[in-house]
Amino acid sequence: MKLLTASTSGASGRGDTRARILDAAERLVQQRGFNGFSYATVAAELGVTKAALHHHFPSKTALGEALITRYSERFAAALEAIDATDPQARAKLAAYVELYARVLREGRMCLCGMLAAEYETLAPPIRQAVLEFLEHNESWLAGVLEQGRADGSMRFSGSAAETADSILGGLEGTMLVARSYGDPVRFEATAARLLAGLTGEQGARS
Amino acid sequence: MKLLTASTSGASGRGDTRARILDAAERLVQQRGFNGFSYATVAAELGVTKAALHHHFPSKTALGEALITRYSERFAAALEAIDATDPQARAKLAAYVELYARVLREGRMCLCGMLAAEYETLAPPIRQAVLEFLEHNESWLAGVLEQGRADGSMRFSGSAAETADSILGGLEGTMLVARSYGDPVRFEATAARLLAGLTGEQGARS
DNA sequence: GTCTATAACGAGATAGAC
DNA sequence: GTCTATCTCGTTATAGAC
Repeated sequence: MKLLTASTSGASGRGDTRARILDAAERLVQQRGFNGFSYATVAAELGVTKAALHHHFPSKTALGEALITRYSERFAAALEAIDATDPQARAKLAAYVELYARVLREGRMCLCGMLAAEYETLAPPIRQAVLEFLEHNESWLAGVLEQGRADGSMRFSGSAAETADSILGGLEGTMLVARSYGDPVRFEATAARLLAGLTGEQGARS
Repeated sequence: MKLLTASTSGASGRGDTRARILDAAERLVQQRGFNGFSYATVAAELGVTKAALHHHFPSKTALGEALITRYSERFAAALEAIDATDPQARAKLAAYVELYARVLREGRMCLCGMLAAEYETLAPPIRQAVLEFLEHNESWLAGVLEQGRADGSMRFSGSAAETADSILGGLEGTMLVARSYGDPVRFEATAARLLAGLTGEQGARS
């Protein structure tokens, strides 16, 4: 289950060009940002011309919209898969964190975290999609937190929505920092601490 | 004390051109990213030509190095000011968070958080400066945490260094998300929760 | 669906006058 | 220290042949 980064047709296999363009562009946005690559970059990587890219995505904004749409759909599918696979709230959260860890191990940022950094430079439809991605994640997390609190497996102060904000922000920011250090383990350690703070050993152990 | 964003000579007052260039460029990086503005953007804003900018900063990389150097120096000075002003660990942390909140209220990201997102596209000297900024922040935070744990005002599991990582990541990420929403209050609420988790009311209040 | 060719513009950068 | 002028290259995008 590599729903966050693999292509529908196999990441580097012989899929149609449209999917290969999206795969390459997605990786480039996650590594370098939307303003950090060009049609020439993608074209060279795929061994096609820029004109071919424009055939599939008339403008860079159109490409960006397609990217975030596909990413959000896959992310939503991944969340549904977690819901279907892991009944326990703690297991759901751990699986959620693993989605991020897997992206980071490939040297990538969360696509929407990267776009959030570049937010001011984005076209309105892309901005909107970023916000929707964030909201979707927060509401899913809040649901898991409420489940955990209800069954006694999680404890936290404040609302589930507020705690969901903390988790999402903490994961995105820790990912950002850990990627600069080139140290995915740093992310995993901090994420584990974040979850541990919800699922039991609260307070000091000095 | 606006050490994070004001210029030495007054942000928009009549300072020398070099400082005005740095002020404008700093704001542009924090709002749009290093790859999200050009010499033309800065020149137009200041009412000078691109050539004048190149006189002060021969290359965009040189401008970037000057930016992060000045930012890091000011940030370091702000941390020293906090150490001198607030003897209590809790007050130090609150003042630290306020540094970030002030930046966000201006619609900006932390300069180094933004550069961390663009890390892969940066010149080596700028990358190095980003890492040093992050390390400096983490070690300062770890010192405050150790002080708080020693005097009994703070409780946390794991090492002070690990907890410092969590705080820095949490602040940067929450800032990223809150800025996209255009909602600084969201940042302040999450940051307050983050601090509250250290300074007392641990565990559930269901 | 992909190519060649090119347009139109912007970016980073330099030379040399004032 | 700032200007005009220019250079070179990259970027997005289009036209039209195959």
